[in-house]
Amino acid sequence: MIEFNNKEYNSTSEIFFDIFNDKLKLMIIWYLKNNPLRFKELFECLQPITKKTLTIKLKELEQLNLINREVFAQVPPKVEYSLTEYGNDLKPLIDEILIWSQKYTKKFAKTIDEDLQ
Amino acid sequence: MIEFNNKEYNSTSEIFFDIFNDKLKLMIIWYLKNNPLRFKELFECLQPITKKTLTIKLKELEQLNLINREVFAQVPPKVEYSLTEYGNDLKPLIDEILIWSQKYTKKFAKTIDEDLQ
DNA sequence: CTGTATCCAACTCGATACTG
DNA sequence: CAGTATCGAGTTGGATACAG
Repeated sequence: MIEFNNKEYNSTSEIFFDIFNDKLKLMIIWYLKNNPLRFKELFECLQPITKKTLTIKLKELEQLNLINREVFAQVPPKVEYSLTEYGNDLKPLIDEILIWSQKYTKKFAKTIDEDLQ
Repeated sequence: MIEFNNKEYNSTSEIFFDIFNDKLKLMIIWYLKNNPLRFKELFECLQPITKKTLTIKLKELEQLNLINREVFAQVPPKVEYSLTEYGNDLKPLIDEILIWSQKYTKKFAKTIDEDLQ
């Protein structure tokens, strides 16, 4: 038995599934995988999303020690988000998402034009 | 641009995030990763879950070509679910989930007894 | 055992307006 | 620019009962 954030789990992977049981947190990690991004940049990457929702998800990720929040004291304000060590550790997993997606897409999806990622 | 199931996506990984945007489908793949399981076995693995919800998720996974459904003509009925080739391709990703979870847990969670997975 | 059918509660997330 | 506040729509999934 494992205790995490006042909840109990039977296996370590249950914690992963509990953390990433929404559609947004892992996507945010995905967009931060190569470099830090500002609030506005994430906001645009994740369209359609509202500022409220993005704010909530960023706070959750920060509390989970997966991202850092850095405030620059300037006007207009600038806030940058980046991966922590434990966020960075998700990169191999992220890479596997891309590998799988490309193979799966090749088989079952139709490419409309050539701007593949 | 990519078309899949009558929806449009900008990158291949968006398809992954769209498929696995619920909390259950990837967990089902997780439990099927080593061997086929019967409906009842999945039902017990995924508690708390209702039969209705499990049925819906299994159908979705079948339509996505990620699992096979095999019916044995016997009484009482027996139905087994197993990974397809494309379900199997998720194993490296699943492995990374376990690796990450173990490291993250070691740092942030508290083990109450020794039955770790 | 393996589902279906109905009803409903909870939660996530979007729309919109406003603030420092 | 980077949020917060309020409201509400939509979807997911649980409770329960029933069927083949």
